[in-house]
Amino acid sequence: MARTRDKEKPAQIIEAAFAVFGDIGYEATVIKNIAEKAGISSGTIYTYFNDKRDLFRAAAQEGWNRFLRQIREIAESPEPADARVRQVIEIGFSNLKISLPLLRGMLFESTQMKILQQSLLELCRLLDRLFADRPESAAHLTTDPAQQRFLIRVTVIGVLFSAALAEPAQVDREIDQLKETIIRMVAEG
Amino acid sequence: MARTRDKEKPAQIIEAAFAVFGDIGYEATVIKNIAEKAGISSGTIYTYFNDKRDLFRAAAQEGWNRFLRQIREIAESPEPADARVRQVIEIGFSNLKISLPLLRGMLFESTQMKILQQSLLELCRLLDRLFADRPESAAHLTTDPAQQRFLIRVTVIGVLFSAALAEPAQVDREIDQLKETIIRMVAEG
Amino acid sequence: MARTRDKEKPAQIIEAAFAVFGDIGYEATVIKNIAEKAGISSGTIYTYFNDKRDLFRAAAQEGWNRFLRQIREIAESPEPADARVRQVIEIGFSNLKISLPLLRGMLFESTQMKILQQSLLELCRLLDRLFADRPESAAHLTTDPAQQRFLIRVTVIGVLFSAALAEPAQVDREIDQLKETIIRMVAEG
Amino acid sequence: MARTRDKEKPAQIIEAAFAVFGDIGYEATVIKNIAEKAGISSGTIYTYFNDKRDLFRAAAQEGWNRFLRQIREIAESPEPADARVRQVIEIGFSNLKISLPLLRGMLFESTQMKILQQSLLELCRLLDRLFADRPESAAHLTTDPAQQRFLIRVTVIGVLFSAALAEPAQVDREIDQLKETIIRMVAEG
DNA sequence: CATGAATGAGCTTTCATTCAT
DNA sequence: TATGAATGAAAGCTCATTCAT
Repeated sequence: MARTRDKEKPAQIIEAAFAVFGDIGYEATVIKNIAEKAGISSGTIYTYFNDKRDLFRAAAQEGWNRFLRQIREIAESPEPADARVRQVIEIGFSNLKISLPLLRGMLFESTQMKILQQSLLELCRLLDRLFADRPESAAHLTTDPAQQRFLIRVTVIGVLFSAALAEPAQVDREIDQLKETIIRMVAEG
Repeated sequence: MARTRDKEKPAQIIEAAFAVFGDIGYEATVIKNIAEKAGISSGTIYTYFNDKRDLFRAAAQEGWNRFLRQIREIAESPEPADARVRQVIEIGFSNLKISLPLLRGMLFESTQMKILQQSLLELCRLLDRLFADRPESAAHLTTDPAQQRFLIRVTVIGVLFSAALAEPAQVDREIDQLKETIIRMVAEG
Repeated sequence: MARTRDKEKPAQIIEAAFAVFGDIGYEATVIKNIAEKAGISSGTIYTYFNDKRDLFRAAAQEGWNRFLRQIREIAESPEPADARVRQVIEIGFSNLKISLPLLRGMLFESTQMKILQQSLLELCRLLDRLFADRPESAAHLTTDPAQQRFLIRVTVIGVLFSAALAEPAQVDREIDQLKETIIRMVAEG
Repeated sequence: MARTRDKEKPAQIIEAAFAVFGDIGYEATVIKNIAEKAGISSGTIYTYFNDKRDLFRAAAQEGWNRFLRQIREIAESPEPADARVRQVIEIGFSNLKISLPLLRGMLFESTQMKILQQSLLELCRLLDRLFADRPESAAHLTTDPAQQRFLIRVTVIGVLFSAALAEPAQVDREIDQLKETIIRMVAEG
């Protein structure tokens, strides 16, 4: 018998890949980095994965699957809806901490994140001030200014990235819908 | 047409860079592409910018600045807050269409976007069903199911990317705040 | 079928090697291909052969030996020379069909064969026309123009490859001899 | 102006490529070898050629073209056929010395040449002896035994490589024709 | 002995950057 | 200053070979 094919080796590699891709992003990641992190030689990676992209896909898939599996379990449990919602939120957020690298380095050009962070910061500040000026009537979702700032931030980011993620062909429609939704939200507070 | 003045060359380059980076992303962009688009030779770029990253920074900055300048103008105008909010939304979204490449190709590893889109789609579907189960009491922000789906999507994306963009040192606090905010939102509908 | 005895394993491997090297050439052949064709694992090949080149040598040797053994048997039989010549031709050509891969994939960079074929074709066409112009006196080895073209082709190829195969140190002498021979042949028809 | 694009650089590279490919064969040749031989960096090669194969093609083409151009000039000159034949032989062989690398390393797996040489040597020796046995009647093309050996060698090589170079689909027909031709040659002396 | 997973040197090719013109 | 040819480091991937099982 040859060195037995280790059932855990792919998982080992995916784990290393997850970490490295997460740290520095897809393009900046060098296969050798992953191999070193996994404690193997770079050639071995190609025993289990076809190429760099395949490995990335596997790592990303794995991360999401872990995340979604848990959500799905709860979402489909027989408990009352409200309880399920609470639990999904609970589980979702605690998993988010684990799965975050998935979004961090994996999807951004890590190099560029700083620029984005600062620009968003400035946009949010502008909007914060704008909404702070509004009379009491509006934005009664919350009266805590910190909470309000937070809401603004999540909404801004949600809108921008929803648009960015839209299919090119449907960007315009997506943006129009986003706008409509925001207008309604603002109108209703 | 007269040849544009030398003074305008950096702007010319930034414009080309903005377009190309936006189309195909940072890593996939080749300096020569930008030079060609700008109608100059690639060497010339290095007269005005230190390196590729510097050029990217300049292009991204320029895009955001254009965007923010407009928002700021309105936000700081002497009109009543409500009117300013309306105008900011109006201007913001119409500018978004122009500035979108900024987020699209510039910040994503475009290769990986498909994976993200599908994973988000599945997560949103799970949540849609979950909230659809909830009794009438809740989610009264909207009664239109399409609108609700949209709200869920924007919120999910907002939460995930807010977390992803947080400073590593503050990720945990950020996530906790996000969770709290979401719990409150859900509780209040 | 019973598993072939271990004693036959080298032969088994050589047979597979002969086929694969013959099909796709030395460089393009991957040890694993041969192992698969032989129904063994690639590691096993190294039990019987030192390395890829050694295996190639063995396979080529084997092919030639088969070929030469037959020729030798006849050549050294006690029959009259003319009969032996006839038989050698007979056997030689029928074996050629079997042993051809030896020359085909084994010795050419298969990639490049097309270039050689076309170049030879053009050279032969030039010579065909040239000799077709010659008065009746010459080339009386044959009067059939197809035959003549054939002769030219074999001679051209024979000359070129004889030169190509000569020891570097003796290339010049070889070429001079070839030239002399050809001149005599042409002169005598 | 930039470093001007040197008109002779492609020729320089081709020359180096011709030599290196010729020495050690296509697969064994490493781009860096060629670059070093040409006194440039390996990247520069890709300014003038698309890839390794393209460079090879260019080098082979160039060699043959030089060769064929000269042959063609003479073959198509208005002189009497006999004179043209003489000149073609003259020119052809003297060019052969220059163009030989074309066939040497370019078309053989240089590694394997030794094996072929020795095998051919043995085959020819067998045939030499066989024909030496023949009564006076035959082989009157020449009475010089050295000449005869030479003729045998050229013919053997011509036959083998003609077969090896035949299109796979027509190998059998080719071999049959070769056999027929040889039989006739031997019969007629 | 056989196995085939593991190794890692080595290859082609790309492209940011430099610098002779 | 502008040019673009030249550079050469660096990366993904292959595969002959080794060696733990």
